[in-house]
Amino acid sequence: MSTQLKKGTLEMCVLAILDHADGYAYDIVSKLASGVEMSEGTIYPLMRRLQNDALVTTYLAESEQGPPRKYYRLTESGRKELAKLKSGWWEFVEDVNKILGDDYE
Amino acid sequence: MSTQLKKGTLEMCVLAILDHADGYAYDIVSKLASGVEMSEGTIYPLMRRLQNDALVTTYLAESEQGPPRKYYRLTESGRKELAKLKSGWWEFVEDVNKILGDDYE
DNA sequence: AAAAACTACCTTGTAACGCAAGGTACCTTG
DNA sequence: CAAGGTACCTTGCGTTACAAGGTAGTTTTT
Repeated sequence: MSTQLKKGTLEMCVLAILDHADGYAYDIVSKLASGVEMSEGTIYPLMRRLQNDALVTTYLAESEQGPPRKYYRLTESGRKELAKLKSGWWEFVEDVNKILGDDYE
Repeated sequence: MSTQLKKGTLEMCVLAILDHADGYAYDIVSKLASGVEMSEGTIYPLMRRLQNDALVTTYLAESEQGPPRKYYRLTESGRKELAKLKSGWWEFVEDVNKILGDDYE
């Protein structure tokens, strides 16, 4: 799976997952694993970026097994940003497909 | 238009354009312009990469106006690579859309 | 009980790629 | 002759993903 293709989409994917339910980094990686893979070295910097941009807030929660988890929750800005990213994504896909020709199935 | 989203797709787009007809860099940029934009600072290194990977060959041709043009032609490897990139792209788009949810239109 | 494996957090350095800004040279048009 | 278009190119920068590594607690295996 191409590393390059993922650029820019991982942030959107993470936001989309958090849009359904709060989550913690380690779990998000495994949720993405089927389909769009992502390594741990990628997600932690990404989550900090989202937090710096105020797209998510965090809270700690104990776990029954293993260390405590740092949960992330989408903010209102995060939801808006997700909507923007999605429509930008769909537009982009269409533009690329136009260039690739009409033979895409 | 997001810089990051383009990563990896521009190479594919250029190959797709050359699949229809030979072309020169300056012209490819303008052909892409409607839709997926690309700057000159991007295409020249990219074309050299394609050449190094033997996906294209080049030849010079005079132009009626302006300096001579360096045309690029797809090789057989280039055509195969394009096919691979395309199917990888479609697969990737599907995977991302799955994560985004079923509400894509 | 010791060793291995899993959960869950994190950091550092590297590589790829696209872009802005610049530069060269030729040719046409005002 | 100056301005702008064609067409080539380079350098340095910023962003992002990844591999590799590190910490610490818990569970499972031997």
